[in-house]
Amino acid sequence: MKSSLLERKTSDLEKIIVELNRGREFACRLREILQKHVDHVDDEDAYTLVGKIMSSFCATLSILSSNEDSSSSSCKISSLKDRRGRYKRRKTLEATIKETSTLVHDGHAWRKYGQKKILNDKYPRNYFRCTHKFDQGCQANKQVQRIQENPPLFRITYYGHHTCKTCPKVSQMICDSPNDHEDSNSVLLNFNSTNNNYNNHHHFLGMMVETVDLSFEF
DNA sequence: TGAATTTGACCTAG
DNA sequence: CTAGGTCAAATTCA
Repeated sequence: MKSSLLERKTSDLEKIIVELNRGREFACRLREILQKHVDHVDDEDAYTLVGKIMSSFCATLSILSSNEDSSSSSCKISSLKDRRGRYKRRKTLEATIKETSTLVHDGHAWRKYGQKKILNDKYPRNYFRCTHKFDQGCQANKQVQRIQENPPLFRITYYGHHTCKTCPKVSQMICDSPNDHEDSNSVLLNFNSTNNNYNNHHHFLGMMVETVDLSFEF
């Protein structure tokens, strides 16, 4: 996908260079014709004008050539894992912090995109973004981190506001990684389901569950 | 088979 | 330079 885009860009660039070369060639031939007929001032002006056109073609071609060289060389260096330039880290934004012993749903659909072990913290921090980040451009994010084992206590930090249109009654669930299950650290919220798997989230979206049955797994 | 999660690599603010 | 926030390939799930 990305490589095909790159190939297309490269081929487009090559076409542009070919066309510019043709233009320069035509201007060169026009200058030769004019060279034979420089009889008065107007012809002299036309002659210098053609010269300017030619130098413009040459300048454009040299710019394109240098870009092509740099892009092709950078392509050799960069790998699939090279994500420089794509990453945008949030500066210190206003945050809403909640501490709760129960991971009660907040009415929004969240999608986990990362988990990080935090220095001097016993439990990992989980990173969530709004499910509708891409389809509706919703910029809401949140972080969930367990801060206490018994009784379970979680710190939920919200960044940004929801701009997506989601039903306020839609349930939301949070679950730590499978490793945490092994470490007896995880918490699972189950919303009126016969299956204790948090991946049933989208089923709840459709069911519009209102009654909530919370259960924790440690 | 598509969507969600996991997780190591990558990137940058401080 | 490091901690921590994000990305995206691999994996899991339904």
